[in-house]
Amino acid sequence: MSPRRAAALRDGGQNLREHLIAAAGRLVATRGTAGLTVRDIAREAGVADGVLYNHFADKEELVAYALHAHVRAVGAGQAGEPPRPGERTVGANLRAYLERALAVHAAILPAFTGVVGQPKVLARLAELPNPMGGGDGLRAEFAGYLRAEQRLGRVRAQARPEAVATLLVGVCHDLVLGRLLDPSGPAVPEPAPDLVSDVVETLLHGLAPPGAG
Amino acid sequence: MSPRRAAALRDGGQNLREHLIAAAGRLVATRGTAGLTVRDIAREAGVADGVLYNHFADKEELVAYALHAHVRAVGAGQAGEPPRPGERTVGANLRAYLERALAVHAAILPAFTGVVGQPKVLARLAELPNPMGGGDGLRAEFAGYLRAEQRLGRVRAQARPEAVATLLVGVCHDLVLGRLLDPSGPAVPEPAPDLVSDVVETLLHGLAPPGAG
Amino acid sequence: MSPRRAAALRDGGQNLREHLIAAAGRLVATRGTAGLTVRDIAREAGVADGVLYNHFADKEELVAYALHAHVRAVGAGQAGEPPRPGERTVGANLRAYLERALAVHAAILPAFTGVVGQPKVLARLAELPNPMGGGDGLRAEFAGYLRAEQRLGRVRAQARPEAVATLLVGVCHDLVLGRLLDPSGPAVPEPAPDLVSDVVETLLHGLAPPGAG
Amino acid sequence: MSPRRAAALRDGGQNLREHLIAAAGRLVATRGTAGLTVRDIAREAGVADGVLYNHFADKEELVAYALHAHVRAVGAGQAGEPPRPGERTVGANLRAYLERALAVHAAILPAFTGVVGQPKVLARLAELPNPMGGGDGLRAEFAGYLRAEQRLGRVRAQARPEAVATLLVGVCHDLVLGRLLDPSGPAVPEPAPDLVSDVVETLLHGLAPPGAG
DNA sequence: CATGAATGAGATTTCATTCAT
DNA sequence: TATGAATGAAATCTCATTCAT
Repeated sequence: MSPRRAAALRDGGQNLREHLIAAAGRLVATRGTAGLTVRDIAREAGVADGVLYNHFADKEELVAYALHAHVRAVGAGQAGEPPRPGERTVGANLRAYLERALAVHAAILPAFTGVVGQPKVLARLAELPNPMGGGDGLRAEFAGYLRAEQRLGRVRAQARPEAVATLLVGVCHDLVLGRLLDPSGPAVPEPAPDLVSDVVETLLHGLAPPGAG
Repeated sequence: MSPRRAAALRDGGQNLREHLIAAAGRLVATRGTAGLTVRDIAREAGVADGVLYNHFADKEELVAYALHAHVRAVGAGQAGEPPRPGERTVGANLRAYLERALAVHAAILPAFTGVVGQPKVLARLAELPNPMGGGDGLRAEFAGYLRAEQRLGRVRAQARPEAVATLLVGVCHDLVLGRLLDPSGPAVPEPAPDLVSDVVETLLHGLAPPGAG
Repeated sequence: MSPRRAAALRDGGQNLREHLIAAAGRLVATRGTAGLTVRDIAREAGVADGVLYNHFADKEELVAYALHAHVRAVGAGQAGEPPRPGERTVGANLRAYLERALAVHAAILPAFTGVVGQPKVLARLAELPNPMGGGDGLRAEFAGYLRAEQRLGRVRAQARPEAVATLLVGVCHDLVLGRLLDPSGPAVPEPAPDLVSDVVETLLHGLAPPGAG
Repeated sequence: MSPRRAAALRDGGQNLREHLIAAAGRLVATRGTAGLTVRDIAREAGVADGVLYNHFADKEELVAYALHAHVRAVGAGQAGEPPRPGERTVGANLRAYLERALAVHAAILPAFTGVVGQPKVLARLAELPNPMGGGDGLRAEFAGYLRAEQRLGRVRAQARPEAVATLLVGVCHDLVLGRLLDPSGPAVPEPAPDLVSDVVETLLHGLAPPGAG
């Protein structure tokens, strides 16, 4: 009655479309999208070369879905709750946000950098609902947290939440890009031991000496 | 009886090796390395398809040199002197550094993002002396500036120059990556109007309210 | 317990084999056999992709049957009776035959031209009883008519019915082929306005001037 | 100085572009264009798979040139002069024209039938100067001959040269198409022994008995 | 027997690299 | 040493055919 199942799915229960997205996602997560071939994906999925065209219009569509799923998976994999305004100290919360952001970016950015210069993938991505906004979710969430702390008086009224959020996300991009461009380094970027502490300290107290205008 | 000169060099005096690097650099600067073919490079250089193999082991070596040269060229093209410790105000100098860093990154990053996932190019790049280290030169320069200001007492002694440098470079990466992944936006990223001011303000005075520990 | 019926046959009573031949025939009639896929046929028939292999050895066999059916259908669709020997004038009858032959060929030839170079289809076709013989039925019928008119004395005894039949069929082939090879022209070939009259005139009276040997 | 020559040309003196056209032409002449692959052509030419893209935009362009060259070659290969008006007898001249036309069509038509349904080839062909007009050259030449004979009084004034030309070309199309659709027959169509004589007789004297109106 | 997804060979086309000249 | 055509491996995508359900 039903048609035949793919050899790769004999055991498990999923359907092949999701299986392909997952396989492509695995490759994309580690290698990025540059130089990724349909054969690579088929091998990774353990299926025949041509299958993907039974489920997607072309390679780019599959890659876009794979990126999308990858981002969702990373987002879903985030353990714990985000810090709540007013609880603990602002410094501890900053550290928590920064560590979470670093983890998310370490997981996401590698997959995305290769997409630059692949207009077809970008176009497909634009058609998909934005799962995390390429970091915008995090950025907005963090800026919201800061605004709440400002209302509580635990953050200076003159501070600019958006600018601080950019600084936070920027540290992440910096770290991940640095590792990506250094093939000799570890796959999973590890920040310098004191970086988080030092950044938090700087963000909290700034550069200006106490008496300065 | 002397060896034949390439058609493109009939007039000038350089050697073909540098000519090829320059041509590839021009392409890399505008299009990045993704989808760049040896024929593209040969056309741009005005020489025959095969010449590059008389001067480089393979395409990747040439591309690595082109990236290298591109970074150097961008660095050399920076107008003006970097701010000097003790002169003007720290805030003005921070702003100058940030604006310079943004300009440099806007010029450099597009060329680099495609390199992720091209291990052969990355390997070749690793063999070359690091011209700016993807920001490391800037980072070190800025950290040095901050240390000097610390010695002059214009920056808090507890501040961590390396962390601040990472924040500065991170803002640049954030801005450029964001634009690169948004094909609808302008080719040359332009920061939000108040971003630079807001970042400088935050870096100077921090988040903590005056009385906070 | 009875075997499952194809979705497309739930209503009617035919069997699937004929249904497939009819569907393929419809496609062949309009597009020819070039670029025709089994999926096209299955879609047209409203059945699953694989069914045809339960009824035919391969695609070529089905296409051969479809061509065969198409020719029969065109022949059956011919309105009216063929002219009868001794009735009206020979000229009027010639004109009627020619017009009928043109109509038949306009309907048949497009389906056939692509078959050249598809040896498997040709081989299958050769195994089938010849429905009109690519014009042979018409040719024989017309030659028979001419022989009858010869016996009635309305056609010269020296005339060769087979040769005249070839001339008649040839005009058709000429017209249809010409249109097929000219993609700018109309899909349905229309003979030049006076062609039929002129051909009939020539066939009737020949080229030789009255007195010539 | 000059680049390397193709292995297949080591001996002879042509260039590869012409060599490819010739090779494709050979295949096209025998098999037609249906089912012709670029690999077939490369094999026939004895060169690498990708060469044709150094000389032609795509397969269709090469096939169009091959068809073109094939037609020209056939035209050039025609031995002897066409009959001249007023010389010999009209019957002998008709026979000569018919035999020449049959030979030309036997050589040309097989190559062309498959082109139907290959719009890209047809479009390319339309851009090329028409070498024989798919028979139009012959048709016009023969019609011109007949008009000349009419002026000389050796052909009836009422006869229609264009219609007669269509009959002549039609016989050719008939013969060749018949053979093409019959894979069991000889590759080179041979008309029935008396066909030419019978057609000439019919064309000369027509069907109408002497006394008929 | 029908289903229709999976299969995998093969088609077109690109492009890094070689090499006779 | 430059030339640039030739080479051929590989990439994307199509499609006839199979087969578990």
